[in-house]
Amino acid sequence: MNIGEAGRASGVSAKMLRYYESIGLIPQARRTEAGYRTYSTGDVDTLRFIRRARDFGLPMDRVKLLVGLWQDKNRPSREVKEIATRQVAELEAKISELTAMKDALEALADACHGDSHPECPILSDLAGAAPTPLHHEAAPRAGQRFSAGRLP
Amino acid sequence: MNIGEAGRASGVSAKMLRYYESIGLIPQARRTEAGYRTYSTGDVDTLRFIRRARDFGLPMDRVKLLVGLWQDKNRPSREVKEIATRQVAELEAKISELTAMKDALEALADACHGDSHPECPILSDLAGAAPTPLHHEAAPRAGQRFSAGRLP
DNA sequence: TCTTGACCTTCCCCCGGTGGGAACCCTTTT
DNA sequence: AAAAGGGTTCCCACCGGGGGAAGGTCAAGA
Repeated sequence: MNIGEAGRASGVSAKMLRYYESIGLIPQARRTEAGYRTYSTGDVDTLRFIRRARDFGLPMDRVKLLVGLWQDKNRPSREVKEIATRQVAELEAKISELTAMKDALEALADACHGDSHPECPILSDLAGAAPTPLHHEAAPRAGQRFSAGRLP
Repeated sequence: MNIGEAGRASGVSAKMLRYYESIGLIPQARRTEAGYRTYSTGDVDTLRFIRRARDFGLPMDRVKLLVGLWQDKNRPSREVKEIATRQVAELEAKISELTAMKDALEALADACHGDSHPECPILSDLAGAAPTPLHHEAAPRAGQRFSAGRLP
């Protein structure tokens, strides 16, 4: 199998195949006399494994660990589970971060009339001021500032 | 105010200040005779606005739009609300994507003993096979494959 | 007055993953 | 024999920054 066929069979683009090889995620492919990379069905299995691991949002280094564990028939499942659990925790953290953003922004959007008038709590909030004190109303901040730090 | 002070006052690093200037998000700062950038308190307000907009996960181009609307005293709030609403929708999409990942991976991790034995449903699933057919059990796929495409 | 340290300037490289494309070589089909 | 459709390497771009080198500037203390 050449690189295009292996890519179609595994769901990994040829470009990424070469990249994965360059960063050492997969070993250097064997070559034909002309220099073409060749892949076995076993290689394709590995690539599909990688592809699916990436679908879980795992970064490259963790995927690399997993591939190593996968190929080690005597690995303790503890190590695998630990990687997965850490990933779940990170996904949860990211999710709650995004959710906080979404909720705050949604509250601001709901408070905005969205008509032809210029006053808008969204902009007022972003500017750090009370929402457009046009009529001397004491309006509370629409969205709680959800996090002090920048996104990671 | 020089760039360091403006950065501390706005929560934007000096590096990013130069970057924002280079991409045209903020206008070119005035300079002292020696070439130092100088910032007014108004500039700092704008930077803080930008910083907060970024906290909502808004990409640069949308932040730029918002800054423009903010500075236009006659903007219709409709335009602002539309940007916010779109951002909320994208955050929601991202959240459900991450949630699907998390749920699937969590289910696999729960099914994994996490002990010293090698059999592990996580790896079996990633390999696309039934989870380690050691005892000829017909075990279903632990995690639903949640999405066909790659992450955006 | 001179030195020192903190700051500023520009410039380039790095990250993660991925896509685009140029220039050139190889294989397969018409 | 030529053309199409692979392959190969190499470089560039994205986004939103961080790190750091080389050199200029400013303010405070000896």
